[in-house]
Amino acid sequence: MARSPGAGSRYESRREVIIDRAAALFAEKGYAATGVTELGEAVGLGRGALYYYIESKENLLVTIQDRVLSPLLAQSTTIVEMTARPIVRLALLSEALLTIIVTRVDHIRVYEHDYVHLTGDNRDRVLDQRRQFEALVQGLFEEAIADGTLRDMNPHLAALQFLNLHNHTYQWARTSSRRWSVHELSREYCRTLFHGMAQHAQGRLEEFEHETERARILLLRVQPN
Amino acid sequence: MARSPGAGSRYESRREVIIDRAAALFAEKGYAATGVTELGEAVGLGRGALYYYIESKENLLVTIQDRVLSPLLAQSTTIVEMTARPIVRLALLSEALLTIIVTRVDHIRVYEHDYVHLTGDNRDRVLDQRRQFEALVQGLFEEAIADGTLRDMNPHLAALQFLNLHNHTYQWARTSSRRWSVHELSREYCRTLFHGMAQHAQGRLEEFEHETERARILLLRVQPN
Amino acid sequence: MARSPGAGSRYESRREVIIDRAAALFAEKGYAATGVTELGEAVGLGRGALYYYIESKENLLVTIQDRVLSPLLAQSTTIVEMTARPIVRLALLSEALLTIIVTRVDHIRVYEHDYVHLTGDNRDRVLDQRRQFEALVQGLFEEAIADGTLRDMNPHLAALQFLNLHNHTYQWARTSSRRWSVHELSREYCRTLFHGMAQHAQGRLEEFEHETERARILLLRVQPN
Amino acid sequence: MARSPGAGSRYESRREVIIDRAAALFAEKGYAATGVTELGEAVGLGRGALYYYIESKENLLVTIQDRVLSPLLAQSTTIVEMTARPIVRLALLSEALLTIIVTRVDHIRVYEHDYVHLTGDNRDRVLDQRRQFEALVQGLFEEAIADGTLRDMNPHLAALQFLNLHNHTYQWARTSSRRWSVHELSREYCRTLFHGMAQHAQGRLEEFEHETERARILLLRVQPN
DNA sequence: TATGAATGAGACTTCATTCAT
DNA sequence: GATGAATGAAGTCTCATTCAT
Repeated sequence: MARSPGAGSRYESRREVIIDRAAALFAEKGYAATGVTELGEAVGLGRGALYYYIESKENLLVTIQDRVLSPLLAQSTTIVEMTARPIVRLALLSEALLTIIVTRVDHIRVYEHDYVHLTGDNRDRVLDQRRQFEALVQGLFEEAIADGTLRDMNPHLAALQFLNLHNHTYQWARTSSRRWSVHELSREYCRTLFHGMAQHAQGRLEEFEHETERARILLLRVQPN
Repeated sequence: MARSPGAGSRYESRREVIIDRAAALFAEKGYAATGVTELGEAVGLGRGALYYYIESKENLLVTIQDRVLSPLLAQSTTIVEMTARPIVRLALLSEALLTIIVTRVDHIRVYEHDYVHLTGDNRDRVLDQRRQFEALVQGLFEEAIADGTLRDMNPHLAALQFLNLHNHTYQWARTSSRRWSVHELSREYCRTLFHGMAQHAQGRLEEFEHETERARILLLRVQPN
Repeated sequence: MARSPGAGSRYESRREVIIDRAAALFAEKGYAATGVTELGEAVGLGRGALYYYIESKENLLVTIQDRVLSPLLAQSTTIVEMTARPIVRLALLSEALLTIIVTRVDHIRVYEHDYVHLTGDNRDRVLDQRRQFEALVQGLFEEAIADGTLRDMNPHLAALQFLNLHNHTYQWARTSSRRWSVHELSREYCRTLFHGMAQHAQGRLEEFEHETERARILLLRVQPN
Repeated sequence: MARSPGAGSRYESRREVIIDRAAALFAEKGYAATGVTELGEAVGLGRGALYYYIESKENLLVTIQDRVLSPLLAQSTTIVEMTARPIVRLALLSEALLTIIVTRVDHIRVYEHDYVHLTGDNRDRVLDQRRQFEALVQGLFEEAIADGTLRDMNPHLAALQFLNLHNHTYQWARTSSRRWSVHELSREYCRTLFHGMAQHAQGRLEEFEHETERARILLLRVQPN
């Protein structure tokens, strides 16, 4: 019944291992479909013993979310407060985010999929932190638009694109044929985003939206729905 | 084991309603965490009656996946075979994809999260179709790079960015403060992607990567991890 | 809602087919494990239509039992009332019984296994008829012992041996490598029973029971349990 | 998934009790018609707790079959390898078989009726062991015929008679008015079988088969079918 | 005659969790 | 620190039967 002894003991390190394993299992089969017995077997512990280390199954989920959100928020805050110009800070933030995503794909998958299983305060707190992070990103886009680096566009939509591009990486980061380094990915993403959102007057792309308009009409004839 | 009656009867329409409701519930709580009793209550049917319409719970999941994949593949194939230049076809494909995503957010959420719960042949077939679609996208990027519209880059990574940007939309499409039209979203995404991936000789962005390099070093002093 | 029309109609012949099929299914999978839907499919009828022909699932079981018991009792009674000497009547009875067993293995299997699923009056009536038949058999053995054809032995045990030998035939009658004719089987069974139960003054078997006694003691040393 | 603890603990003894009770219930109502809830109530355990002891319902069935087959095969093998003459070994085998039948009537009933509910490998294995046992019996009959103790007859049919006579005992062993000892039964069965199958030239039975022939013709006049 | 639709109980099984030992 | 035993609710699915059409 007694809880953990002082920090530094073996309790904490055992607990870490259990949470790692839980993240892996939850990522693979989903939180709801992963049994606590299964987790016990995966770490070589009976159910009783397992509960000595974990408060509850939901508590595991909370911890996994925290492991994503708390370093993310800490680093983001530091970065946002730097003096570099906005898109530079966005680039740093991109790397920080991708580092977490790529090094902890399991955690991110759980983070993206299973927050719906949080209940009560846990849910509120996690959702609030998510929004905090998104607000930081959006803030930097507002600055980048304000200083003229990026063209005049809806900063919310800009932030959403940033987040889409980064967050969805978890879906293939581990299974893709080629393994990309965080650095490569971040550079590519930032190039796409920032050049794509910069003031543009390009040659071969100029006509492209009108062409698309015409092609769409053609398409509608073939495929009415 | 009773099968469906002749087409056109009420069986099929009832079934559609049930699958719609199932998609909504699965999207909200996850496939594994949604009970078949719950679904029965949601459509006003006892468990027995419900099973008259659904073969099994997994069969619902399969149907939902099919509802995403089969129009997607049909439309994509048509588009890819058009004669417009590659990025125009990509733009049309963007709209087709986003239309499905935005009009069937529930289905897409299930599609993105719960395919892991498919078993056996169902799983194989769905995963195969996913890869088919991704191959179509990548093929268009290869063409767009070959004809010089886009800069010389890894086409796989280009396709992944396209997919990230679009697919992750489901995460906020319904809850975002502002509701974006498919057309708006598609135009923005395509602008970002195609301009971002075009040959570039930018003004204010020229120095940006070096600046980021220097900022990163600074950051490492503050935040060593 | 209306019940069957006059005899001779197609109702009765359809019903017969259904009961035949039911006997086959019950024999194969057991009464309890056979679904009424399954039976419907086997005869090409929906559940609703099926219930037009059968009162209930239990009613099928009752009918199958009757199909065994009522010809058996009718024939047995006729045979018992004949004037031939007892073992001759037993031999005739053996053939009658084996005929039913071999030509209706399915029915017999159901008869032997599934009478336990009868309820209330149905159960009582069937069990009563079983006992009637057994009493007839035992009566003939009593006569055969009384007239000195068979040695002085417990007639109940004699009847039980008769019944064991015959009734258990259903377990292999259909799957045995060689298919035996009713006549062959009956002759062999009767030879074994009647010679085995006759007055005996055997040569090589004289010592056999003592030898067995000695061997049993030996065996107990090797295999104490 | 929790497995058994170290041998000797109370887990195994509890499990034994549960299987005993299951055998009793299956024998009474049939495997398919016996609910696991019912079994739980019979042993005073909730469904959850019950499943701590049993892997599955089918596993109970397998265990019951094993409890019959594994001692039977072990003992049979020992007996067959003895040096006594064939019918003596058959007599010993008769006693061994009847001991199992009479002391575990429930198990035997389940063994005889419900092996059809086994699936996959379980089914194959059990059927194979049945055939092994039958082959042992048949082998002894072949020997007994070869050494002239029994008359020249089909050894397969001889073995089937042996098995019919013994195996069907379960149907009345518990309900018969008089309770027979294993020894009595075995002696009677063996007398019947071995004398019945011996070389014979008996007095009063000599004419019996011809008489039967004549009586059958008579019967056919009265009862044409 | 036959179908389609529904019911509600009950089938087997797994779940997260607790607690005495 | 850890186990073994138990709970009870809930999981997915099948059942025999009915009845309006």
